[in-house]
Amino acid sequence: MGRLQAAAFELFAEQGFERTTVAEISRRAGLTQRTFFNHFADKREVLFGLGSEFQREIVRELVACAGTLPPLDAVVRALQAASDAMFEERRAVVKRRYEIIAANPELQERELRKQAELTDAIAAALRGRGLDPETALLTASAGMLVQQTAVRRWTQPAESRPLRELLSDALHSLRTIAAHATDQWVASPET
Amino acid sequence: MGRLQAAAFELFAEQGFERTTVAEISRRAGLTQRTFFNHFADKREVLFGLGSEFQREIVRELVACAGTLPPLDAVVRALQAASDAMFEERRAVVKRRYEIIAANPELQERELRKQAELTDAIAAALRGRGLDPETALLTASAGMLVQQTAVRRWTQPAESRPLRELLSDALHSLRTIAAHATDQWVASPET
DNA sequence: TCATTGATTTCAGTTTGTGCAATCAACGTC
DNA sequence: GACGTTGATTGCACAAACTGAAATCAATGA
Repeated sequence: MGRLQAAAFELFAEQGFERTTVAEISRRAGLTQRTFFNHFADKREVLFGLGSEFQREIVRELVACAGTLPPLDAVVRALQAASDAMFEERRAVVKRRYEIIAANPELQERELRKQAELTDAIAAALRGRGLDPETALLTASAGMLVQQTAVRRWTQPAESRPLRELLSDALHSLRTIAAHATDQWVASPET
Repeated sequence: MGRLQAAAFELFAEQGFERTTVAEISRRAGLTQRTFFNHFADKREVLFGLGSEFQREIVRELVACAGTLPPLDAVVRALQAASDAMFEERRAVVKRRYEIIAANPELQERELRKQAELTDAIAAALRGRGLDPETALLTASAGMLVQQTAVRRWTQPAESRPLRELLSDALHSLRTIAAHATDQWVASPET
């Protein structure tokens, strides 16, 4: 991790995101404000370096596992593999990062954007497997929903199970919720 | 719609979001930059006035329809009712607004945040019906996923069906995707 | 030694966004 | 008609985020 990222991480944890200035981060890293903006498009971006790595990892896993699995299962399996590789051992760091993000709306926005980009990348991989674009996007979104549900739980103090298991649980919950009941009723009010 | 919103809408459509300055918007509206920031927390917010209305409408519909329906069905029914009331007749405006947002990452971020807030509001309503927090959030998220899928399609040129129908379709698609196949496999790789 | 390449810096400038005090425009009341 | 209240608008001064362009510095290798 670069000096700038480390400095930013420290300062955000110490005094919050809004109260720390880019000049301050750069000073602590022994660099200049202009240099900061050479490396990161904006102040938020300094917290989101791992995102693209995670994205590459997931897509790699997804194209790796051959086309025998139903799409949503394939996505969740890829998420499990990527989580094992990148999240499981650094629970503490991931958690502190989420706390920083949770404390600031601007950072939450950026986090949502990164998730959306990841969703699109997964959808692209699914299209590469022959899924039609609409189903691909919906499946990718459902997978990311499973991921978010699992990670939310994983970062809670009471929770001690591995992320892999929580992903399975979340998938099961989604299936249960989706399966509940008929969908004929949606037409009936008019008839 | 206020003068500022109208002016902003015009200018964003004419020259894009980034190229138009707050000073410019205010000038066209016959007002001052300072006044703009009295009404809107930031430059983006001027495009998101209808959001809170939509949120109130959905939550109202959701608590209105009694507890007999399965949760996800109740959410989608509420989305249908709110869409009928607020979206259906202004397809053109909604569509142009989405085009503006689609052309700018910052605006997409804000849109995602608004969707997240709406998700939370729906989840709160579901908790009020007795759902446990985790299921409530997952159900609300699934509902919003249906909504986004339907609206994406609704704003495409080729599409002419009412949003209500597309919501039913999207719910059906999600159910199909979720239903596909076993979820036992997730444990098998280790054993 | 010298040229190239890439990272860093300096500088000057625009834009966003905020705090504060002043002003303006109704509007009802005496 | 004078007067005070209330809310919206404005002017001003300023912090902080971000950008473009040119200069400098530090390897690195021919």
